[in-house]
Amino acid sequence: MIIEQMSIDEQRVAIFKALADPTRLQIVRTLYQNKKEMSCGEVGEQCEVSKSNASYHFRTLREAGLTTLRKDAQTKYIQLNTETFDKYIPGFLDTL
Amino acid sequence: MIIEQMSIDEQRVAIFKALADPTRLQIVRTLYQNKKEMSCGEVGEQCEVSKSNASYHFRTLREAGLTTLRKDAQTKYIQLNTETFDKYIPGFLDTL
DNA sequence: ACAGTAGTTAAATAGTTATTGAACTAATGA
DNA sequence: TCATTAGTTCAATAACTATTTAACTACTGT
Repeated sequence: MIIEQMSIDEQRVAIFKALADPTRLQIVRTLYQNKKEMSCGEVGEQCEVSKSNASYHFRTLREAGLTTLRKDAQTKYIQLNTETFDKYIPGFLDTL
Repeated sequence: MIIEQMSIDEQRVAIFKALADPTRLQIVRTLYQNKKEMSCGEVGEQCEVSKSNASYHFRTLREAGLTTLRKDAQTKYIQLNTETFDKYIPGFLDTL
């Protein structure tokens, strides 16, 4: 389901589900600490996750509205969507 | 596993898992809006959840450190553990 | 055109989670 | 003592989730 079509509580559930996994928490922390966008490959390498598993987790984060994607040729760059964090869990990123 | 024995990230995962459910979100909101402790029965009734299902959700929240329990004879009173919220997701309760 | 790079998708599998109903414990009050 | 109240536990079930491997798409540089 598209996040914009969800009720607020459904969005909250999607966000908490997305963060309720050690690998995705690690991905979020990596993106937060790097301060700027990173390619999928860079993130996957730093978090020691296989390509396909990383892709799965990236999708979960993106579908929860926690990240955004920029495409440049064959490379995709991921960035935290701070709007979503600020709206639903303000202050969380600073606890990482 | 006991929450105190978990790594910080394991605690985060337990907390996000606990909040990644519409029924438990409703329970947390009910407890937050009531401002004071409530009996299990009161919460279950307001959230329209069966006794046994409510008990299951109460345990999940308690094991994540999100609530505390006070026993008085046959009644148990639940309260939000604001320490945990403040430590891991400061500001979250005010978004409810 | 072709080998290499970057990432997605699909199928299979194992493990986890939410819900229900019935049986249970423990305290209350007539 | 006995019925009632408050909540827990257990077993069964259905649905969902994370991981792996292999096959795939699409773009790049020679």
